[in-house]
Amino acid sequence: MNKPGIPTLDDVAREAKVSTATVSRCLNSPDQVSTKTRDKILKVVKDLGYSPNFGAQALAAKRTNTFGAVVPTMNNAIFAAGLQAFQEELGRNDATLLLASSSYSLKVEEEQIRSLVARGADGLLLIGTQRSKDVYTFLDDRQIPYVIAWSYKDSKKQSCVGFDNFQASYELTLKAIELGHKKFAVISAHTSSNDRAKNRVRGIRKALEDRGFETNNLPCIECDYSIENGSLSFKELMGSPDRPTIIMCGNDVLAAGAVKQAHEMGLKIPDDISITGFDNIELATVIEPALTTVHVRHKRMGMLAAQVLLKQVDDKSYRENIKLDTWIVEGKSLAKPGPVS
Amino acid sequence: MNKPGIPTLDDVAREAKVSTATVSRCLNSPDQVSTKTRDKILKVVKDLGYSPNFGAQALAAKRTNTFGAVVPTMNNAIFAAGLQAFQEELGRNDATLLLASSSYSLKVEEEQIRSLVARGADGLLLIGTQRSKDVYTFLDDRQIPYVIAWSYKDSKKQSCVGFDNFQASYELTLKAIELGHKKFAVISAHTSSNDRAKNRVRGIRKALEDRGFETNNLPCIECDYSIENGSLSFKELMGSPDRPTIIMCGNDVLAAGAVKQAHEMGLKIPDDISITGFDNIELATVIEPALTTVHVRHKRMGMLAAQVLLKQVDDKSYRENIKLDTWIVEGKSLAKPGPVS
DNA sequence: TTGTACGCGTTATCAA
DNA sequence: TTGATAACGCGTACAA
Repeated sequence: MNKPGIPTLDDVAREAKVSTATVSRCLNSPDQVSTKTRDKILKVVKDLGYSPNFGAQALAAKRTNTFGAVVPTMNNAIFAAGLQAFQEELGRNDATLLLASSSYSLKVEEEQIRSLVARGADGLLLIGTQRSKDVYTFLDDRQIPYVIAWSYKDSKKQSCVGFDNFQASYELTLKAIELGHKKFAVISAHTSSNDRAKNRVRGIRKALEDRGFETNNLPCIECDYSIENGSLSFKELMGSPDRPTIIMCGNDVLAAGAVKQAHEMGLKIPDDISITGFDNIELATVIEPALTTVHVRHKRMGMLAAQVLLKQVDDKSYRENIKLDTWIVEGKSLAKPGPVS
Repeated sequence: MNKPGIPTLDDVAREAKVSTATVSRCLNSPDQVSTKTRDKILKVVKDLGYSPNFGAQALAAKRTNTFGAVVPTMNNAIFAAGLQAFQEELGRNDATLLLASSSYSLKVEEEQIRSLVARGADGLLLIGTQRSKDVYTFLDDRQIPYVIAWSYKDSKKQSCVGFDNFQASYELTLKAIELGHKKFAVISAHTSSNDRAKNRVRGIRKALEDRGFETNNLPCIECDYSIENGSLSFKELMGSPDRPTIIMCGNDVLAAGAVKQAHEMGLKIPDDISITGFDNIELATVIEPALTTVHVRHKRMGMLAAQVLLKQVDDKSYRENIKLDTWIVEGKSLAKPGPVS
């Protein structure tokens, strides 16, 4: 009668008539083992259906081959594509993804980060730059590699793979100004805990100021991310006596809500009101009219983030800052302001 | 000079002048420790910033408090809401989520499942029922609890939290028939590796047959999940000499693509063509006209799945089958067929 | 209520 | 190239 239960390294060693050390070597650095014994061992491994015990491996090797990511939400498509690419690239390197979401709360994010580290994450993917100093020192103290994504930041001390939210937003705004828009309004995600949102709004303001606009009383509504909130904010902005001719939204989800509400109010886009988005998620192509928005290379970002992170695990001092390009995707939602505004 | 590096149970024990066993007990079953020593220990734990080593804990306790999930894709919103709820419920129980995606490939899914188990997942969330017997015996052999979600199945041996794809689809089809539609067509995800898609198509066929329709030559295109494919399939179906008056889509993503294509072809919905979806993701509410679709309680499903899974970890023999209700959400995309069809 | 001591399944060091 | 053997950090009988 054979041993019941899950086979261990010992079982393999016994069966193959070698020491556990040899089996371990055979699995981890095959070239240090003679072809003959290697074949023998691998056969036994296969026969027994052996796979290493995760806890033991983690304990002995001090690595888990798991990487953590804390995203603000999984609930909309903004992070899905990037995250999927991140996970796939990890998979190609025999690593897996520990995923947590913070609901856009810095406090929750910090807890999640600590939890992921406690769970033995070899490294972390973080979204954006905005978080307490404590978090960074916590990670640095423990020498946990991390990569910041979705934001770009020039830094020798931190790796990032992102794009210039400010610049992209700036350029989109310039385009709107050049089309002749004079009355702007903004719907944004909350900017206090979200540097992407903050920089997108900054980009809008800066462009307006550079072109001689007064921005002190720029109508700007901040809300949680949702189609519903986009609709509500749109309604509020359009209810003002001094209606804007264009509403720039911090992302496509809010823009979709705005477009929906415009339809319900019987407003024509772009004749009565222009609307812009940001992110170019699938949603942007489906709504009618298609959104003018900023394309972000989410998949590429996710993949590169994984690569940088993996490099940092091998070489703790490795750092890389990657700025991805973005570009404006022209839909029909942005055009010259109508004659009557 | 203090010890550098990460504090261990030993460090805490030494500092608190107790044995490691007491510290361990204090953390895992606090009531077995006197209030006095407990307070003392907890203070030291806090001061030192101790948190248990994951590998060691897993090795000794044979649990990891991590749960795996293999979803077909993270790339669209179908699984996002459910997964988020699943993760949140895990979080409330101090567990975390190991996430993998299979790209709708059974082979990849099997690899992912093995990988998650090898990584010490205490339990798994699986989507749908369709997979090799080997996978189930693999899990059963190792006594790994799992819950099947998104599909419902009456079974004493497996837990599931899902809904009746067949029935929901059946009812939606009846509704279309009652409105007077005679010429049906279907766009579905690939049914060979996807029981949800399969049952949704079955529901359509059954309803048609029950109402005396001939379904042998029901136009039915299967494709990967994407807006793009929805558009292409729609184009193909509408290019037929014998145009349908209604196209039922296996999910909202495909339906969104169909709607988009209809606009591009200058077809009016629902006058020229009715379109239905399935899932009621946010997308469904944004497109114009709003989709008639089937609402699925994704969040509730994710939460309940986590609860069932956690129960199964405590009691390996626990099983539960939960069928969630679904209902039709009426948009404007489904109506009586136009006079000219 | 607390402490002692061993086992969990690997990896890694050192000799052979 | 291989084999003994000592960590790794924690849980838990068992004993006190």
